[in-house]
Amino acid sequence: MDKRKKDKLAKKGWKTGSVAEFLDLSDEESAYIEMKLALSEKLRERRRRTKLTQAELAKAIESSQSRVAKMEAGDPSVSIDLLVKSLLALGVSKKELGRTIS
Amino acid sequence: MDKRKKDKLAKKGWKTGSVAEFLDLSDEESAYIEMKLALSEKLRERRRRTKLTQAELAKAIESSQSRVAKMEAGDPSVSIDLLVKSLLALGVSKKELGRTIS
DNA sequence: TGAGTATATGTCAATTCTGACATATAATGA
DNA sequence: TCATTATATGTCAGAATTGACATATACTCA
Repeated sequence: MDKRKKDKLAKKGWKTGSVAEFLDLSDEESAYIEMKLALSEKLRERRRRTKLTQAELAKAIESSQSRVAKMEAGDPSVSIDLLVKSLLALGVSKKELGRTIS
Repeated sequence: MDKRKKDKLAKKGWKTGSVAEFLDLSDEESAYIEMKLALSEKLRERRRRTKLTQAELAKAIESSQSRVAKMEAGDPSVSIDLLVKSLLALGVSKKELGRTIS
């Protein structure tokens, strides 16, 4: 199974635990995906808490609605860098980011 | 940003056109850079603790000695993704990564 | 000192990520 | 229902990151 396919499956609701074995991911790969998913979820939660639409958040961080949607979906094309920058823009602290990925 | 932090960043060679520009870093920008530097330092510490040369680590993570050097130097061309993947490859846990960036 | 080893720096083609756009689908409410 | 608004998905050109290479500089030790 190629990596992109695995990533796509991983985001489709196999949130934790047995994902690694089923998809034949190494510990590092699954840890990396879990971190990205945690940041994705945090982003959605924060955006909603702030009562922003994806389009509004996109404008605030100089991105686009479609990319925000992909960030929140944990799309493989989204980097941790972008997620982190977006969360920082939403006012999330380093400390909270640290807790989020742990 | 306080002076101690500024000096630390300056020492690392983060290039900004001028000191004035440097001083204009927003909270988000400096938080982002601080996170990257924390990961850089963690990488060097871990590699040394494991008694690996940059070249040996590079081989293990399918990268190159020069890129490992840039990672450890906190070079702006290095992404958080690459730092995180490298640290995970060195056996660092999500939990420790969380503590590192906080 | 100087040779051997390790790390740093500069560059670049290939790969990956990004914003933007079009469009599809879902949610909301009158 | 049906219009409006919000979110999701696919695509792609331009931008950013990557491994690799060359080469410079730093460190070790005889």
